Amino acid sequence: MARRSQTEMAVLGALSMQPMTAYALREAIRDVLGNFWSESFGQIYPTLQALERQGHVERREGPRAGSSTFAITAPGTARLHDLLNEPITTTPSRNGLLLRLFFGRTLGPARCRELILQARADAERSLADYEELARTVAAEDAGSPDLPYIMTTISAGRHNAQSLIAWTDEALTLLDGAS
Amino acid sequence: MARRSQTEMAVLGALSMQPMTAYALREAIRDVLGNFWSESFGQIYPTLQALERQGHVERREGPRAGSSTFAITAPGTARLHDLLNEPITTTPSRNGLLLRLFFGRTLGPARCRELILQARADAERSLADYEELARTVAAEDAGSPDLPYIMTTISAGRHNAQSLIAWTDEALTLLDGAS
DNA sequence: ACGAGCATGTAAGACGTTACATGATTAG
DNA sequence: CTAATCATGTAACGTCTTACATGCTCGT
Repeated sequence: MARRSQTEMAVLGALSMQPMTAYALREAIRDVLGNFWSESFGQIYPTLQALERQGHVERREGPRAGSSTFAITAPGTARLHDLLNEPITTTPSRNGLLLRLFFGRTLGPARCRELILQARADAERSLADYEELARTVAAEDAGSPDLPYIMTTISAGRHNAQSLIAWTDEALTLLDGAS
Repeated sequence: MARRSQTEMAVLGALSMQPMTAYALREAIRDVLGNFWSESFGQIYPTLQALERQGHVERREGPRAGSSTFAITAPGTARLHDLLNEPITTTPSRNGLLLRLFFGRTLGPARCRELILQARADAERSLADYEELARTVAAEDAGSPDLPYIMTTISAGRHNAQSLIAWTDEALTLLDGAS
């Protein structure tokens, strides 16, 4: 699946929950999907225009002069359904931390430990964030049919953060034998 | 840090372990760093040429007529050191599975479960691979000064696969309340 | 009146992948 | 001798980010 389709999927998905302006869409993608998805500003507008041309979204009068609210149409919902059912395309991973650790002999053990401790601190903060997010969302969206689905994505973040923390501990132990 | 610098880091890092041809470099990046890094073919050659111009790598006679072996130079080692010490730039994550699950109400619970089970199977295979890799590398590179560093990256893969498996179980439970 | 935040868009350029084109060497 | 693999490179194309340019609206 081309990257463009993935952007369409995110945009249509967001609009399927609520009609909004392009600006709000950008913020929703950043703030709501941000933990596992991203779209840059320069992608959202052209995609929205393409979707409008294809009749997948509808432009309505916005909250201000010169602004528009976009709403998903029936064909747009069908298109979203199709996109969601397409096979998942995985983007090749690029983990700067692991790349540095792999060349740790050149980088030096002290700096490696620093990087790992930094990662641990980040993961701990992230874990706390996910736990608070889980509480907030469970309370705010109680009873929403979207809730269980949203919770699976938050759960993924929590598990990932936890595994990162566990890994840093093991990594530090592994490096003890190295210095 | 520009993406180009990251490519340089991977290339110089690989050459710091062993001089090799561009072709071997490509395979090494795919097969050895592949679990956490990737460079496409079209990036490696231009980067290598740039590094040669800058005197960071040296072109020597290769194993065949018309082929070259590249070796890192002293300035190249210094450059690698600098690159490794630059702050880590994280590429924004794009997780197609989580994006689909977030819009799971539209996708439908049955298909969501399928996707999660697929992810579980992948993670289990991946976990087995990492465990075998850990055994192989520990045996083959026993005593190498690089071993502990390499093991931290394998450990990261293992922890990640484990957390993915644990997450899928929780996600399935969460969705039981949804259908 | 003015600054912060809402709102829309374009354009340049960097980044990255893929397909193509070509040839040498070696194993069977 | 011929197919597979080693080996080198280019060109076209698509993707993505960043910076820029513009204007409205609301609170103070």
